[in-house]
Amino acid sequence: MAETEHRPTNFVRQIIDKDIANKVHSTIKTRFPPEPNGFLHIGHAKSICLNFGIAQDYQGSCNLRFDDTNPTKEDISYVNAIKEDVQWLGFEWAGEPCYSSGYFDQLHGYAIELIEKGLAFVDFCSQEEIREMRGTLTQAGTHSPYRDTDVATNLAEFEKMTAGEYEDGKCCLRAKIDMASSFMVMRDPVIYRIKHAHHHQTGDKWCVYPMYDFTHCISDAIEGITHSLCSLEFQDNRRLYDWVIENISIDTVPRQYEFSRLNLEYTVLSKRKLIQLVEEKFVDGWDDPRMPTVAGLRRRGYTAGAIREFCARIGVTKMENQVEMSMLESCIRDDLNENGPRAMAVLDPIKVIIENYPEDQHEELVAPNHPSNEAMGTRLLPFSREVWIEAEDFRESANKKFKRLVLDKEVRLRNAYVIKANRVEKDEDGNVTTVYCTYDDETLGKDPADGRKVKGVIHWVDASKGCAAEFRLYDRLFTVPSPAKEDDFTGAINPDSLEVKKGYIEPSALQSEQGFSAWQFERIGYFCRDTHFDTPVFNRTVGLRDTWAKIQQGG
RNA sequence: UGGGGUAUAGCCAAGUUGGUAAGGCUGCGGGUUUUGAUCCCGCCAUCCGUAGGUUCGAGUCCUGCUACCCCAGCCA
Repeated sequence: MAETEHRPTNFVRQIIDKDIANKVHSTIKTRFPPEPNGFLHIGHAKSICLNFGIAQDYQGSCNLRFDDTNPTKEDISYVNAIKEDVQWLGFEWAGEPCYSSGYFDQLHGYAIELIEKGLAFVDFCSQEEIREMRGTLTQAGTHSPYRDTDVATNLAEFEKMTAGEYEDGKCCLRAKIDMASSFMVMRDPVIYRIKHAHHHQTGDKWCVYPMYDFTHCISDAIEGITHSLCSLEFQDNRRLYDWVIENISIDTVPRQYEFSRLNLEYTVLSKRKLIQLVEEKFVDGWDDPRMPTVAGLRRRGYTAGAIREFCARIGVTKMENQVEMSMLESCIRDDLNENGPRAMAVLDPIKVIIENYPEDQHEELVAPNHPSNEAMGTRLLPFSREVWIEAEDFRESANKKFKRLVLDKEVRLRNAYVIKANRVEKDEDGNVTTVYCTYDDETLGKDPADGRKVKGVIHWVDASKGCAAEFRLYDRLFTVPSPAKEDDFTGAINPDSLEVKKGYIEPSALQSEQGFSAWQFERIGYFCRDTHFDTPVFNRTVGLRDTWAKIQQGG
């Protein structure tokens, strides 16, 4: 893939370069560690491109690891969706997918090791008591009354916890670190809690589950991860990550580095909020084309290459950021402009009747699939006396800025003839329904012989052979650039994010033997077929750049 | 003075032994064009959060200040 050839460097790669130069590591190993509690979104794509991209470029490897330590929030359907999305994005994980839950036995053993070393204790304080004793950001916490329980008792109590003798919340295992630490995460963090819950991987084997901070670093070490990349909010957690690795008997020493997560304008990228959009039916599901999920973008018509390119363009830093939608849109336009065949579709049709074209005549015009790439071949365009054109491409009168069809003026039908509008027919509301025209049969594939200039070109669909189709146009999901900052982000949902159009499309776009799945409908935008429907439904991925719209707004 | 982080154009982002501000997106001009698309050409930071200091020379070093983000889940 061309877009992967010039990956920009970033601070993580520079760290790796140094580690290699200093012979700290000979091979690089990364991991992408989602919790299977929702679908992947474009922010995950950034992490995926970073982790798998590094593995590729350094001839290392990258694991896919499900960080599944909280069975009550997770589901097997999410692990399947995540696998599919990672593969679709074009990446291959090393070996079989890994699961944190696959290390539960070892994790349990390391917990016992900490207890034996006097570095962990079973705490019977309630959750509220623990919270109160944790102190505040400016005040040290206080010791739990169970902090000095002897090792043998702790061992026995942890065993009872594990055996299911206590109900949820009755007690927990805590690391014994420093209740006065300026890092809140170091104030005797809970590392095991009781959850009598069924786990999608381990079934009912366990009723105690390790916490993230205890699990992640050990999982990294077990897998031999050299560089464990996560987002900025885990910077404080790194102290606990290192503490655990230092205090258990394990040889490998993975290092954690943090980068800033992606924020995208006019959408939300937090699983909690995305789950809410799905569950409260603000959208059609995880793969709603308006969703910033990988599945949603895919259904919208975004290609994996375009998403990878986007991730390459935005870079990886530690700066808080909010990327403009135009950055994403530019990536998919670049891809589809180059790779998408052209076709014609009329979304808001009015009829053109070519009065001097024989009623029983039908032609098959040949049109290139791409204006500059002949290798993409040609397709046949049916043409006859009646065609559909876009309502906004006709005006009874207009100044010369309007380069489309105007009464008594000429315009070219794209890939076909020059026509001239003679008169119109309107409905009871005064809307033009039909434009009666004449055509110049000398203008197929060439300019008028007498040298007269025809400035405009409009698209069309043959009325007799064109196919009825539905077109779905999407707008941003939210009305404000930072919906996550609203008190209630659902209040900022754009009520007009979906516009459905019923129109017509040239037959070639419905012929599966053409082998295309995404097109540029000329002058309208890039579209893909929505395979959720048997009838022809096309999603507009993104519109074309529209300077005409800007001219109109400005004037 | 709780601690951890970050500050380079509207947005993203290079800049790493101090040597005189890459690139992309957006925007704005102009050219080509049977897509008001694409493509092509040109323009867009005397200045790097701010105030000082060191230096022949600082975005890069030092000091003070300011702004913003993260941390008080038995979530990840």
